Amino acid sequence: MIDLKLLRSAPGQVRAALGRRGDPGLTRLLDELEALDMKRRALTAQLDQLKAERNDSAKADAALIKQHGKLPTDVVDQRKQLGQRITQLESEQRNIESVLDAKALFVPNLPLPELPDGDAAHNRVVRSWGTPRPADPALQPHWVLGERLGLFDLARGAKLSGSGFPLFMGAGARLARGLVNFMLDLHTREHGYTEVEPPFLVKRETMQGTGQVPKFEDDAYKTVPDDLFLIPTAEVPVTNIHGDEILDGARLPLSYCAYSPCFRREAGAAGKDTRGLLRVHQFDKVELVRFVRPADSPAEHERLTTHAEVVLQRLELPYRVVLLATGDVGFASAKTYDLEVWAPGAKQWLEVSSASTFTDFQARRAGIRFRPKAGEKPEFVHTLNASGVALPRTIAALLETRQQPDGSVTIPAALVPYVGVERLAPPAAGGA
RNA sequence: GGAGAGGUGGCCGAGCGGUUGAAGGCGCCGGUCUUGAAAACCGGUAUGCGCGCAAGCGUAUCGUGGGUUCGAAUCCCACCCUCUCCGCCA
Repeated sequence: MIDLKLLRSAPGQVRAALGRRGDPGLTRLLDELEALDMKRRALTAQLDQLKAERNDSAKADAALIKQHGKLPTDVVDQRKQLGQRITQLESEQRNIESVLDAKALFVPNLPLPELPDGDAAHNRVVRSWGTPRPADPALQPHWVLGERLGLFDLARGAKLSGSGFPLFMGAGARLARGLVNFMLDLHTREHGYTEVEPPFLVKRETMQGTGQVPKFEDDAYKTVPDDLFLIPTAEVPVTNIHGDEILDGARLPLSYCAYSPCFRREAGAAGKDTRGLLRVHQFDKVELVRFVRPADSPAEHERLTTHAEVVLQRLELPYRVVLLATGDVGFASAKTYDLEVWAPGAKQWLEVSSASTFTDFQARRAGIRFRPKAGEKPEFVHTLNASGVALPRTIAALLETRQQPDGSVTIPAALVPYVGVERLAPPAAGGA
């Protein structure tokens, strides 16, 4: 949520920062907000004065009634008129505020200065780890490997729910479960996160807190009679855990990790990069969420990113860290690093994690504050999150990277205890 | 889903339609006392919005949203949530 006070005190600065996103419509939106804000304040001042009048006279009237038993009719008429005027202005105020609030929800976060300007072509690789497996025509893409090894059955998944709903079976299901447990164990034991299991369906208000709604409502699945949304990421319920709260500053930073399935309609994304597990409507993910003091958020963002990186390192998957440019960074984010793993079969980098700082944007929407010290005024926290990490593309990269000449796939050592085997081989017979 | 009870400040808990942002207690912060601490005593202790350099002033908020009234935490309506019992159920 944009800070209207900041827009008021530093309109040029806000415009310059938002201008870097390259959305020409934003300028007009800001103009509208400023006009509404001015109207609102004028009205509020007027209204407060009338209410003060009413309060004063109510006190005086109470004394009169005590004295004389009742209020003179001319006084009653006077008060009535005042009351009507207030009621009228209040409804005007409500209208302005509801329009103002509704529009403000469409203003994205201000990108931080260090982001490169421009569209996705200007994203910058800031570091990489491991050596991508060299090109080799013998390498198979994961959709071939997965079906051959009997790990998943995309055709049958589509039979159940339509395309984009993968069905994992046998060792594939075991692999998915093992990955989830591996990640949760890593983050809780080594990175100090508290594991949470959140609701997977949330209210509209919850989606709004993290920024998915109202602007991107069409990207989410929604249940019909209850107006509940299927979460597109555990970020949504987990960040909102502390919505409308004032946290004790001494408790910060707070670190939560959560497994959840994620549901995304991916409206408009059909056709491109959707083969196999590359883009699906339902997938598993372990998410990391942190609540930090504003002064700590840049360092915490870096740390958070490394927490996600460790997952890939333990899985021995070569990856690169990409700093998103102003035109590519998400609506609610002020700065994002994408983690991309190399998939030698599909021959592309796959985004498996997005590590973002939202500064006070989500905190403002959701009402997440902290008190720095006893007696001090509450401030908005900064919220951060990173996938740690998303499963399907990680599985894709894992299969493609670790495929052997004999058609089998080895399991990285860190994962062996979770999967129970060292190697995935084609099922002998039986099954289907 | 049905029946009943209830939602007041960080917590417990009072509250008559009229100086109630709200008694009292607990907790917390500061102080006095003490070698130190405890106890005791004194004082302070909500949030949003508007105006103001600030001190501060005004205003709103007693689950949420409407309404009645000169005036609502107190009355009316709707909704939400919690608890108890019944039904159903992993």
